[in-house]
Amino acid sequence: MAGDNGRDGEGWATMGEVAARAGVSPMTVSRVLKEPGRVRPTTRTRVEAAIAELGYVPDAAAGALASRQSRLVAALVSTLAGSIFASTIAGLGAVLREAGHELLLGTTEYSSSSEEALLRAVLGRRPGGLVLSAGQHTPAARRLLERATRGLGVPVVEIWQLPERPVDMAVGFSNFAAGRAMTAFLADLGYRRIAFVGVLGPDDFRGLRRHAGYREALAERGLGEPRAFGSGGSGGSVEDGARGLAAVLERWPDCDAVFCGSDPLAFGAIAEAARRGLAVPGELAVAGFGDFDYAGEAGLALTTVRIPGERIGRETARLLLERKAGRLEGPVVVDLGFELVRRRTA
Amino acid sequence: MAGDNGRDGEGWATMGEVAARAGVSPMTVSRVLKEPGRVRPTTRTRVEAAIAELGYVPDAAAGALASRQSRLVAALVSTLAGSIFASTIAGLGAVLREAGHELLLGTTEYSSSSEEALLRAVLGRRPGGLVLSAGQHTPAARRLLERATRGLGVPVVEIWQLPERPVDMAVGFSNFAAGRAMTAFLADLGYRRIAFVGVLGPDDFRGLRRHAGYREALAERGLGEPRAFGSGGSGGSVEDGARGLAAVLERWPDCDAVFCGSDPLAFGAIAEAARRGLAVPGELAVAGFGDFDYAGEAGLALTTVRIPGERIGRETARLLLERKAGRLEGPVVVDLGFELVRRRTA
DNA sequence: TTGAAAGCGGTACCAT
DNA sequence: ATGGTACCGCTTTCAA
Repeated sequence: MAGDNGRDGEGWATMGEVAARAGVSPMTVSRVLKEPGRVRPTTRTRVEAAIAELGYVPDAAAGALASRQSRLVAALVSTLAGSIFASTIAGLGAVLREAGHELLLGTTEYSSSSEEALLRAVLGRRPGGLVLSAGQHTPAARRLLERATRGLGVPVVEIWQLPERPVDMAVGFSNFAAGRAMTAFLADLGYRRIAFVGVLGPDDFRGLRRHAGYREALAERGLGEPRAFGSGGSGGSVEDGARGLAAVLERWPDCDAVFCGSDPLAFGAIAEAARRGLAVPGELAVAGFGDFDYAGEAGLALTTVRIPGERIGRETARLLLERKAGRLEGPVVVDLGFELVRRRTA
Repeated sequence: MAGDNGRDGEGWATMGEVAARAGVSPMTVSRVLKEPGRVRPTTRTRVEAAIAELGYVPDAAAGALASRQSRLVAALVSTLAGSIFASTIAGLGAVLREAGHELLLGTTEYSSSSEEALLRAVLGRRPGGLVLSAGQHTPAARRLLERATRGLGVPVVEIWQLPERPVDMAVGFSNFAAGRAMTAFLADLGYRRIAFVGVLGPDDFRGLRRHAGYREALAERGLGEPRAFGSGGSGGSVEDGARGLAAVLERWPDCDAVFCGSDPLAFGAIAEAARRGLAVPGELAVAGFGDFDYAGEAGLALTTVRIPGERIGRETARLLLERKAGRLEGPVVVDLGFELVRRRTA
């Protein structure tokens, strides 16, 4: 097995070196890489041999500069924790990679000021597309985004929600509708004193929308005043759920159901109920949001809202690619919906 | 607040345009950005104004090409699912960003052939560092890596394990030692018929090592033949845990403890035990691995092995940065250890 | 303290 | 089917 190791020299081989070795011009090497069909087979074979022998790996920065195409897509998500966006990122990455794009990842940790800084850094890479999970942007960030998409034609996709005023495109579902649907569902099941436990910090836009949906459903059904407890900004953990239920029960001891803004919160609530000897769903029903792995029959058997996380990622990639190919005009908002999953906790 | 929107023209402003507007040469603009101290304050102010007015964002590809520094670090992890690597990636990203580097992310989904393809793609970006979670590399991938680190001086960090023969550096812990320690711990607690449920596919190197540790401990303590059940390649879900326990109990009905290769598996096992009316830990003890959020007292109260996931990320970033700064020589292997956490399931 | 010139490693475009 | 020649936008180096 000769070659393939590359030569021992310094640095990577350049296209010029490959060309010299194959006895052709750099342009021919470039063609072998991009449009092999346009090169005579015998020439192509020689060039491919030279590439293999030198272990040549083209420099993407140079290519990007010359072609004005970075083949990079940036994704800025609020967090990777809790596996909320993990499947979305996985789906996004898989589709993009097949199309020859790389994924530049940034996490804002639910702070919109760092979203802006990240955005600037990432924009310097001239990404061919931008994916954002954050619901709200600072004015400066918004300007940057508008500029990127209007002025430069960079496709932007906001995910996991349906913004009223999308920057460009959006793929997600209505958090408001989902919050309302689950609450109404609990009401249909006969629960009358339904509480809500969620993350109600100003930076978690989606949590706020779910909560709004909850209130809406309560009002529609005449179910009385909201009984909501919001954990702090970075909340959303199992422990927050346990604390949340405790707080709710202290204030409204007669609750017969709790709708939690996320499955981890629901888990905490269920554990806390068990600790208090409350039968679930007999004495207290619990519903979650997200349909995490452990919410299934084999685990919590949790009644929850299923979100098509990976599909959001794949659809986002598809949209990005379509628009870049010029096959898609104007604003696009794709509602992938959600699904109420009834299991055994409500 | 004039400007900041940038001009309406096509494309991004270039450094030359900023220079023209400020009445200086491009070099001065470049200096204002990289070494502000070397530019006279009055000049600097003019340049900064021009930058703001044009909404100038430097082109990183051009910078990378000219300076031969990409300011990009690539991380190739086997998966984002299950939040195993999520905190590591978050820690890595946070430290890198502060140092002005971006994160290029790729997921191999536990297939080493796609690791190789990804590696080639990513190497084209000439990353300043490489982070890998996969335990084993194909021969070609290994050659690529050796070349990158030896020939080109690209720091490579393998994480979440301590390879016997590291490509360059490593940050993690011994999966073997952790598997052995938990098994020995269960033995110390008095359990005698300890089973193991894990992912034993050939691509999950770390799972295999934990299993090996389990067998070692059994042998050391004279606890008889191993009672292990391995779910398929992509296993590791809560459902796999339930199935795993069922399979184990069918074959060895007298087990008094199960050590699961991950917390989700342990969750499934606990749920399955409940279904069968087995008291945990009274009739069956269960231990997990990972110390996920829901393993805590507020959730499962699971006896498990805690891994310093985020610290692995931060330490990895630190090493990368140190080595790039030339303050670190030779192979480095950092063992961040693990911690046995006893809670209420064993 | 500032600027001019020469690339970095590719690709677009136009010849041949 | 192949090659020549600019040039992408920035930094390095050296000079003023």
